[in-house]
Order: sequence, then C-alpha cells, then structure tokens
Amino acid sequence: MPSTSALPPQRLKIGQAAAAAGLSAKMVRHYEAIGLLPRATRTTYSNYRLYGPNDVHTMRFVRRARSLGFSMAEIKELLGLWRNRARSSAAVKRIAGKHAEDLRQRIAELEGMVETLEHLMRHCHGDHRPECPILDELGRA
Amino acid sequence: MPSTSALPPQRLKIGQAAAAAGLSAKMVRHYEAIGLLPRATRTTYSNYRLYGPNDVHTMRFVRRARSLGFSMAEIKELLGLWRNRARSSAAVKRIAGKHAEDLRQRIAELEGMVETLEHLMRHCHGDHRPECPILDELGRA
DNA sequence: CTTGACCTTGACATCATGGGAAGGTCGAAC
DNA sequence: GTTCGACCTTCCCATGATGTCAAGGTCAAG
Repeated sequence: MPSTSALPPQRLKIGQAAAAAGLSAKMVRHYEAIGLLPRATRTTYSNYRLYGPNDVHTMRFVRRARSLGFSMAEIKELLGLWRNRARSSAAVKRIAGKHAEDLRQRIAELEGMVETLEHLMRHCHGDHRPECPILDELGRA
Repeated sequence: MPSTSALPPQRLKIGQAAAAAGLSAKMVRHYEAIGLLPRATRTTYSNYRLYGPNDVHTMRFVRRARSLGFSMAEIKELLGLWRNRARSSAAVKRIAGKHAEDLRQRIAELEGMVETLEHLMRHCHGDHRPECPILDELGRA
C-alpha cells in the first residue's frame, strides 16, 4: 500500500491558516478568545496553534459571514446551524432575513442623510464668499 | 430705564443646557473633553458647568451635524468655519461633498450585502429541512 | 435635617479590528 | 554553534460615539 492513504492532514500555523482563510492572525486569535472558533490544538514545545483543513474551512465561513455584515453573535448562531445536521433552513433564513432588514434600515438612514446633504449643497454657491446655507441650516436657532 | 436691557443672560446647568440642545449631559461633557466645545465656565462653590444661549446654540449645531453623520473631526472643522466670518462657502461645500461621497460609498457596500442576502434567501426554502443555500454559500470550499 | 434631583469625576462596556511591546521558537545561513 | 529574520506567544491600549454605573458633592424644598 502506498503512503497516500496515511498522509497526515495539513497542519498550519496561525499565520498560514489565517492567510488561507483571508483573515489576519490577530483576528483568528480573537475569534478563538470570544468562542467563535474552538480552541486550537497546540504544538508541544512551542505552544503554537495548529490548524487543519476543517479549521480553515470554518475560518472562511466566518470571513464570508462578516463580509455580509453579520455580527459576531449572528455568526455564532449561523455556525451552530451549519454544524447541526438537524437544523431547519427556516432558522437560517430567519437570521438572514432579520439581518437584511437591519441593513435596509441602516441604508434608509444613510440615504436620508445624503438627501439632506445634497439638498443643502445644491443651494450652496461654493465660492469665496462666506454665505452658506449648509452652515445656516446647522446653526438654525 | 426698565431692567429689560440689563437682564443677565440665561445661565443653564449642564442638564438643562443639554436638554435644550437635544443632547445628553454625558455627551456635552464628552464634547468638551475632546475639544469640540470650549471649556464651560463653572460656579464658584459647586464647580457646576454653566452655559449661556451661545453655548446651547453651538451644542445644537453639533447635534444637527451628528444627525447628518459627520464625524467629530469634520464637525470640528465645520464649527471652525461657522465661527469664521472670513470663511469661503467652498470650504464648507467641500467637506459636505466629501462626506456625502463617504455616505454613498457606505450605502453601496450595504446594498451589495443586501443584494447578496436577498439572492441567497430567494433560493432558500425556509422550511423544516436542513438543506440551505445560504449556509452552502458561506461554507463553500 | 432629610430627601431627591442634580452635579462632579472616573472607570468600564459596546463592536470589530489594529498596533505594538516583550519575549519565546524555529529554520537556515554563516 | 551562533546569529538573524520570520514567526509565534500573551497582554495592553486605541479607535468612535455613546451609555451605564459608582461614589461622592451640592442644592432647594419640605
């Protein structure tokens, strides 16, 4: 039998694992500290963290969820569902839907600000003179 | 001569002044600590901060600027221009324009997230079964 | 004189991330 | 066999805007 079936799994140190997942080593330690990632196994003498393919996979999951704006608390929930074979897709969809709702809310707030700003800017000459409707509005009595 | 011309200016304590400007007392102290508001005069014995109408006016300016999403640093600049009679409206408009640009950038990021989420949610059954394209996407290899 | 409302400062929490210090470990080059 | 650079460890501090809480001082009304 060739050795292919007995190859040890890749074991990466934190820098390599983080890079493979698109994270910083700093963040990987932080995620472990707050319980988002399980405590990594360590090398005997140097106490370095070691990661296998599954760990990197989980890190990538976290990074993708972050890039969609999910909070750590939400990611913790999503990770639990991801690992739970008895989950219902409804539970996942509920979290995603709530988050999308939050995002739309924030977008609406920001859009309100932009609209007000643009309205004020349209009335501001933007030249060397001091008269300025933007300041007038901010300083209204 | 009636006393009307010699009325002392209103002097409010921090809670009253903050309420009049729509801020919390806490925030007024904080704005003073970071140099956004000038150090308030104090009562002799009790060391309470005292504010006049101009101070409240400035606080209101800060609150309105915050409600448009300006950062403290930007508000510091805007306050300087507000008080500077030799300002150019162009300087104000530049700050506002930059801020509007930042806001549009953030809106675009959030909209990207919402679009991705909505796309994924459209393909998720949201029922009792575990299959879920949302988790599939987050956990893609 | 007590009570309650207000004020003072200061420390700590949020949220996700980064920076840096001080020191240990490893591999490779000399 | 030492030295050097790259990496790792933990721990502390910073961000931005706001809030909470605690311990204590002040004041006006009852």
